[in-house]
Amino acid sequence: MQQGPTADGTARGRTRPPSQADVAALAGVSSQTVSRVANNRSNVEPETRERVLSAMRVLGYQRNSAARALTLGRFHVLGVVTFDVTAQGNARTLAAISRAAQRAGYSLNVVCVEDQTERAVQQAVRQLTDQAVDGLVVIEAQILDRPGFSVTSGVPVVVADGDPERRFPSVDTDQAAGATAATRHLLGLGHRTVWHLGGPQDSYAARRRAAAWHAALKAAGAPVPPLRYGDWTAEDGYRIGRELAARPDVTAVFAANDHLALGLLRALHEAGRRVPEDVSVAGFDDLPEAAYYLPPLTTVRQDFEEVGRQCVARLLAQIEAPGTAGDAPVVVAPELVVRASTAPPPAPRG
Amino acid sequence: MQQGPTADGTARGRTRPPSQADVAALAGVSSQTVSRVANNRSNVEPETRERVLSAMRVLGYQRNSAARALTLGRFHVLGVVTFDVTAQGNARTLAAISRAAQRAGYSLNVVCVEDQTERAVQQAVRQLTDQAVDGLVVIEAQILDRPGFSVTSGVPVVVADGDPERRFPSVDTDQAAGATAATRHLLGLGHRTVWHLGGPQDSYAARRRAAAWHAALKAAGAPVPPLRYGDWTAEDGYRIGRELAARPDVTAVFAANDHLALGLLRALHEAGRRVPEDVSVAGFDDLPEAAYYLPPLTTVRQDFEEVGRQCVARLLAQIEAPGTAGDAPVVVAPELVVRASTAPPPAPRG
DNA sequence: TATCTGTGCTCGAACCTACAG
DNA sequence: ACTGTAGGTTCGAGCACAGAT
Repeated sequence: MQQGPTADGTARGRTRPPSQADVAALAGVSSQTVSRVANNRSNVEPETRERVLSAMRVLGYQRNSAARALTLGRFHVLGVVTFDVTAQGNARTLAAISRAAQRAGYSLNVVCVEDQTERAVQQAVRQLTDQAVDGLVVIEAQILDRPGFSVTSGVPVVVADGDPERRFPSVDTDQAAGATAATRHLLGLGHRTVWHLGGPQDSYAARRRAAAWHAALKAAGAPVPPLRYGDWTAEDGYRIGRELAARPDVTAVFAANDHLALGLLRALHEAGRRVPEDVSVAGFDDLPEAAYYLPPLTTVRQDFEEVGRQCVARLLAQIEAPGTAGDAPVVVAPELVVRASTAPPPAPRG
Repeated sequence: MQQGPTADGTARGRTRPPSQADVAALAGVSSQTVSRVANNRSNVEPETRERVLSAMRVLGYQRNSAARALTLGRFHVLGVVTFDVTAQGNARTLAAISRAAQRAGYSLNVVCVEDQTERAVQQAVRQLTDQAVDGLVVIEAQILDRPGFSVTSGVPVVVADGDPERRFPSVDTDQAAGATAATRHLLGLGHRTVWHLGGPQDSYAARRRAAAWHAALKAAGAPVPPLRYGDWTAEDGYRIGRELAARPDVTAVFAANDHLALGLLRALHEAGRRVPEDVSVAGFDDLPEAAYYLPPLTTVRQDFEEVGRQCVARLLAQIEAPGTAGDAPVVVAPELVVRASTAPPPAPRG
């Protein structure tokens, strides 16, 4: 071994990474002993173990994960298929998954899918399973319910927020509970009814929120105003918000997420309608900055951390004990956070 | 649960994934021929090739990436070390990296580092290199300049937005150009000076923005007001914003990012100071929702897409042709987007 | 002669079992 | 109770060479 500092700056190219055999040679032991040390077996004398460890340190030995995976048949990698990581919810779920995976000694192979076409998702899944993963988390993929969709090879799959058909084990935020809480909160303040600014129709989460809003109104005997769909952006919130702002009978709006609510706030402001004096607004998500909107937003807080944790837990359970796929979906409860954007309706004029 | 469809229906748990040999057996050829087909060699008769391909389809054959990596010495995986994916900038950079990597046939092994300690970063890097990556992208890690920091093993590294010491090839947004543009824009509107609501002091990007702001004021002969530091949140923007709002001599503020600006907007609103009539506010990032703040925010748009693309390009260049590490940092230009939050200062009172 | 295709072998790096000092 | 040796395992890549057409 003629050396060359591989370490920091220099990285002298062509020296192949040290193998067990190199460590063994340097420590003056057999590679078998190196293996025993690497795998933390007990039957190695402390003095020998120390010698091997120091040789590892000197050479900068790292075990070859490919060879390891080959023999063990386990990669210690979880695949994650996600859409738009730019969306707070997905990003936070991803972060939580990352944390949980790391704690369990797994790393993440992440694929961000561009568009929600079946082909794109299929390809992403293919890429991951073809790659080297022990399990798969699919975040909010509304494609999963398509009958044609399948996951090749027996890789365990867990779906976060989005498997209406329950074809896979899933972990879901209780969208219905959150939407119901928001709607009831507004009704409870005395509003005659609550309008809904819905998320995209192809989003399962959005549909569930809308359905719960509808049900809550029905249950309270309140009239059900027409439902407006947007995508998840502030832009759409503004666009649709302008129409809502123009209707004097609108006194309370439940937006399907905080960004929509933000656009709505701007539209209302421009139309000269005060929040919450004239119109109450509630959102969904509780983004960190929602408390700093004008006015601070009443919203439903999602526990992304818990969703991520549960996903990894379920996946690892399946990986470690295949077949133990408890099928019941895990449901994570959200929480209504009341701030300044909701209040009783203005005194009726007639 | 002794069975039940795992995935697309079949995939009975304990069947080990089909190997080349299985395909060979089914197709009635040798595994050598299967290998030739798998690697797209020319010397296989079309009819035979088709037979093999169909056998692959029937069995759902996917080549074992571990074995492949072992022989080829290449994993086709890039590692990404990132902080808080919840931050828009990082999320967008990550998404762009993902896109670029996918195009090149690489997948991403992502580690989200919790806290910016040297230990945490070291561990993340260790985890990835110990795992199986051909290269490493480190996003905005202000730890890299610490003298002790090193990347083990000869894995190529590229740093996105944050290698002050230039110890690694890097791709950077031109923070200085952006901050200068924002500051000059405000001065150009007639403001006597511009205050700065800075990002965290340990952020290299934040420091560069502050330095450029400072320099732009100096160059224009404007007085340099005291610099206030926050973290990147709307919360801190609000906290510090309240102090700024209380000072009548503040007529223009350049915030180090859009979230800080959002908090500032709220503080100004609460203090009864109108934006932009009384105070002008500019941000940095151009979040998708920045156009829907009240008022729509003038800000500096970062081209995260380009940053991500360049990172992958540089990394692949190093991987494919080691030693060719063109050291000059790649710089990506940002762009000032003028909206409604900036205007000339109020008429001087004396 | 040239083009397929099969056989049989080695290599990569680690793990594991068994057995012997 | 340690440690070494020896051999077989994982799966695919890729070589040399022999038959077949």
